[in-house]
Amino acid sequence: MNIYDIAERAGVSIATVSRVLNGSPNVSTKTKAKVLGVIEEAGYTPNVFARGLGLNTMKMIGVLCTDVADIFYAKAVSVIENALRQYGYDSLLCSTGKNIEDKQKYIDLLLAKRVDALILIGSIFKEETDNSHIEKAAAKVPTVIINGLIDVPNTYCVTCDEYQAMYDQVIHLNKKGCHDILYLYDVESYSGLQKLNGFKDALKHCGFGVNPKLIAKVDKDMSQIEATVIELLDADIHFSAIIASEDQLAIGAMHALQKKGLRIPEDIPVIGFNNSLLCECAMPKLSSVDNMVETLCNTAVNVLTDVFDGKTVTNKMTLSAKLVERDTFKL
Amino acid sequence: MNIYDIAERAGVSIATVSRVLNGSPNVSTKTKAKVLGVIEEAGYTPNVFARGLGLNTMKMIGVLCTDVADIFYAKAVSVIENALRQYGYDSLLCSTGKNIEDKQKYIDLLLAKRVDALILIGSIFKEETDNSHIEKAAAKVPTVIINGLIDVPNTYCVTCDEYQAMYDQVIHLNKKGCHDILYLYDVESYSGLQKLNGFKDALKHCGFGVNPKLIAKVDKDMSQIEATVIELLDADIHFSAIIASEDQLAIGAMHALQKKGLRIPEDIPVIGFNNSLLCECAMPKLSSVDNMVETLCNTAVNVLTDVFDGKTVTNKMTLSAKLVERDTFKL
DNA sequence: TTGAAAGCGCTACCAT
DNA sequence: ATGGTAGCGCTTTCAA
Repeated sequence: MNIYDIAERAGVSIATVSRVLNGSPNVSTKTKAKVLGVIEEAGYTPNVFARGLGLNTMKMIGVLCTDVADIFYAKAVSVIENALRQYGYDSLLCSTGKNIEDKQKYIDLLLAKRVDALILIGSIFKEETDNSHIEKAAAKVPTVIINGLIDVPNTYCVTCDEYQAMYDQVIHLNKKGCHDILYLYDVESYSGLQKLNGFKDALKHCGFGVNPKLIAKVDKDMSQIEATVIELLDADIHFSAIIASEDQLAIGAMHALQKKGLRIPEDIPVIGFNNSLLCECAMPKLSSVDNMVETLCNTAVNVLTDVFDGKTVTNKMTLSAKLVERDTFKL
Repeated sequence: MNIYDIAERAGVSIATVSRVLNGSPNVSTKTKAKVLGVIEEAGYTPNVFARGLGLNTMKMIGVLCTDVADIFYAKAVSVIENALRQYGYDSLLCSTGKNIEDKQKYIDLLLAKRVDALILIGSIFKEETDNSHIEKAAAKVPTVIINGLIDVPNTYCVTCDEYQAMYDQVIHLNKKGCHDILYLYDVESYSGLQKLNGFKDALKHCGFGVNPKLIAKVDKDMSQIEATVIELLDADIHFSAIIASEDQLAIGAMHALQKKGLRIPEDIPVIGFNNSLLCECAMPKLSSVDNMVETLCNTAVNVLTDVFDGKTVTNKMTLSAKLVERDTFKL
């Protein structure tokens, strides 16, 4: 069933059918109704490939992250996919893993599928050289980066000010008398580095040195996190609070504290990051910095549609985060 | 840059370029090298729309679930997307929400995009009439359903035997002397119903009646779950164990127990379901039934590729689940 | 308001 | 082994 069949049945030309299909005003109400009737009756759906061939778009956006199984990315993907759909775009999903070559490969794959744009969620890039895959992508289609900052044409960055957020939490803890803060993190993504720097700078600002022993890089693995913290405790390395760059790390740390009979927050307050479902699952419930995934992602999609609409758009937008107080730390 | 440009630059016909592109054996090594060189140099990528138009496929699979933000679906989507990519297929993601009309709408949307197949993860359908959207879909493309069972042509169901798994847990608890078991669940999906029935049947098998007060339907909301369990406790409705159809519900219940000063598992053992990340986050760590998402999803993709390859495939496959023992319950 | 026809860039069949 | 060419089903311009 194609446009020719419809045209024939409706007794008009394919041009007219096409006009009806695309809502052109230059069709008489009568023919329009007639054509619509035939379409309905035949259960006809235009062939998107043919349309794509002519228009050079299939209204699809490539959405990339390291792994959708991750609770944070999952939420982001969910919001993005929904927002895009409102604008009539579908999401071509791609979990790239952390390997940079794979990322490049998958970006190429999506570009080969002729997506209209790319949305990268939390792309990892420590060094400038790592960003070539983004430059290549942006050379072909508008590319928006969520929680990443890069200065490349045709690239739009929507970030959360995690540096400031982390900075603020250290200040808060300091005011409560916590000077020795254990910092837990896992990845050195843009976002990861922002947080780490926020932590360090705040300490300096408070006049305290940065104790490297109190900055622990861990894998996102519960038992490993627990082990790491217990090791520190056993080694009598003193700290009076914990901040983690991710809720999961914070919870791992909480387990360690609890095993050692330390009370949270009385003995050691704990602050997580991302304000994920895990916060509510922890016991006591985890206070966490909300980095605004939802707003971030909706903004990203808005930016993109603005770009499509030819509007002038800022290349960089930053939202501020805020602490959600629960039981492990209160202001 | 199209196939004509390449042909011209390489001094061959477009037919030859096409052959090279599609790995036809009927090309001399020499011309092949020449063409490949030109392609490489020009950075040419075939237009998938044109190809799709001729072949009537763009190697895309529609992947649907109620919401990717859900930790279980996120994992499933992740596995599926990866598996599909191995076979050269991309995933067109769609979070449908629970509304049946929306599902139908989104399925139509994906079908309009001419996806090669549909994978539905945990589609909800209580009554037979609710399945029309699946029938319609299967009439057009092969449809595989993960954790759902339906008898429709061109439909392939891959399920986990959650009925049996739930049944078994009740038996286990009974052997430990727990006869009054509180059952917590949230949705009445196929999967949800399987579990509920497994629970009820096991109780009957043990010679105990099903106490409706000990079967609580709750929202997936921590405070609501806590409140529900605390209410039961306060009303002196006795139970000596808890089983939940989802880890999150189990954790909510644990919070309630802990608030009431009950020890887990000494006073009340707790068993969750899905063996998600949440299990490790709980304190004590949650024993949970692993419903094999990974295997389930990989199997689903295998089934699909077998269908594509014209192999004869079973319409129904069932995997068995197994309890992962942690701290809240041990055999 | 409507129709005719020229692409869009590929694949595959038929020749050679 | 290679080339010519007819579709694939649509959009869009140009004429009427």
